[in-house]
Amino acid sequence: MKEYLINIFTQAQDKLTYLKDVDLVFTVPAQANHGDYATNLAMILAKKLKQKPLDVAKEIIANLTTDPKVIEKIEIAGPGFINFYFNPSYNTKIINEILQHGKNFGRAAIHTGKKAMVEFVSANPTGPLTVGHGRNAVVGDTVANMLEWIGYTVDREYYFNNAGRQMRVLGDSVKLRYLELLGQSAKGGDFPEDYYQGEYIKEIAAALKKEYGDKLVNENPEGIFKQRAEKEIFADIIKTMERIGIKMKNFYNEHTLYEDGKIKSLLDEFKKENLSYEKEDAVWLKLTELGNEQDKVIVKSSGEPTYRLPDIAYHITKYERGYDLMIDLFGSDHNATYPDVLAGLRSLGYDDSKVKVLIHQFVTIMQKGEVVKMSTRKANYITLDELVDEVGSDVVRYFFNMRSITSHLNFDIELAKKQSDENPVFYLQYAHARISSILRMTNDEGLVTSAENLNLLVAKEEQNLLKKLHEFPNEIIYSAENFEAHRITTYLEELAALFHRFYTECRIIGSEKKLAEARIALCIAVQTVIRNGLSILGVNAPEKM
RNA sequence: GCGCCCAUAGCUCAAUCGGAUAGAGCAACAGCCUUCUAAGCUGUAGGUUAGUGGUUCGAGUCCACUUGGGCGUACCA
Repeated sequence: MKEYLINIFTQAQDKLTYLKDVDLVFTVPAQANHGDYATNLAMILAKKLKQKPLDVAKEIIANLTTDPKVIEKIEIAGPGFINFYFNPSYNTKIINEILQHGKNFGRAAIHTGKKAMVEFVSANPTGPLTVGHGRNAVVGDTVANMLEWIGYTVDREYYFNNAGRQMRVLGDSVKLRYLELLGQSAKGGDFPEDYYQGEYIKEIAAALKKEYGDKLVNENPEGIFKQRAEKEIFADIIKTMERIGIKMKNFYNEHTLYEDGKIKSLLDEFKKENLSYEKEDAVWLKLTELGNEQDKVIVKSSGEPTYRLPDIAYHITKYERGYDLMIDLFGSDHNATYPDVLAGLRSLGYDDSKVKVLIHQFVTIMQKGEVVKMSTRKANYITLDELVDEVGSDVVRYFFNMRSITSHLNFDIELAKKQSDENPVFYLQYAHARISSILRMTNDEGLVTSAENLNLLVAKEEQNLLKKLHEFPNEIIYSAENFEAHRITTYLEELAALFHRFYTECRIIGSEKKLAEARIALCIAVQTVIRNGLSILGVNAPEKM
């Protein structure tokens, strides 16, 4: 429908050249009596042309060539909106299209041939993934799915650092627990407050004791203790991600940037290009010259680089690996770090518009009416695993996808458990399962699907469904280009609501055969779109509930 | 102090480059199952879009200020 409008307006550009100066935007009006699609072009152009909106609208309409089999009526309304009413039988053509493309209906080839990388989760292996990481994980994976749907070849990557201070403390923590188990707890006896407090540390220590007895008492904490902890924790993280359907293409260890000399050569390049200088034994990057607020240290006086240097080096590898689009997904606690990295890249001539940084707001966990401050080190957290145990993968994925990433979201654990039956995801899944059930029943009745008499679908409930189905491909493109998965959940909820209304009003079994078979085709089309939409979100579409 | 994000119905959230009467779900109230799944449908109620001012044909959306919250503001990541 939208394509048709864009088409006729593009044709009209030959006669009305001013139509070339504006974006051809058509929207679905909130009010049904404002037509199927509307545009405010006349009002936008009125200002530029210094004419009355109504006159501009009249002139536009006079120059449009429309097929009455497609568009029934065009009206000017309100202050200058142009409203389009489509022919009901034209609306049914979407069914043929959906049946033809099936599970690929809604895919767009607009970025075919381009490579994208989505870097997400990227939590250092110091403990299990928490509910907070869950938002990042789900959003990142869904963004990757959406990009695939508009043609990108997408790699999912997890960037981590197993060499920093956090990891040293991790090794220390495991060793101390190990010594405790052997009755050799450190002087004073208390487990230090700034060590990792979680139970998983004890479990790793216990496994080491079982395997090696007391042979490790003189081992360096950074040796087997740290290594074993990293291995176990990573295995755990991977398992958790698998439970919600996430599979990384690659895990990129920051350390490899040191091993293959990328850090050093980057440092040399900054120096050679006169982009860095030394002050107080540290190396500083001239960020003020690049338009940022202040210069920042890239190598500490201890000789150790800050995170900025490896981060820039890491992004350079992304360019070297040929990505056309690089998504970085961070929590809002990182909102101060990425401008430095982007500026660094820009200074070396990399096109930083290829890097898209998405910042999501934090998840506030409410438990028993109180805000829980999450901290991996203090072991004050609810793990993503626990959440999946409680409500299941579908609810978790849907919940994190249904909100705009800019919103701070409150997650009330008790409420989530209690209301899991009322979660909108079940509303969608129910619509899907209901259609499966209809198809089983109608099959038993000897009814088959038929796209031959679709023009019988003239009931209000049927037409509303058809118009909604038309919107799906555009919704996917819009959601993907703007990285907004919540648009898809909103769309699917509206589609499911229209289906449930159709179900209540329009019977299949018992209707005249031609009509019944056309309705079956409509059901299959709706089911296909729900299934495709849910698959982008990573949510299952059950046959039965 | 400064920077980024945010404030919409009792609760959780939508609202397509600024568009027509601000919408859903949950919670509340009143109805609908001898017929394809009632995890559903229909209806009622619920709003000064935090506040004040501005920009214009038109503002939840843009600008300024105020109030309240989140996250930053490291030679941590």
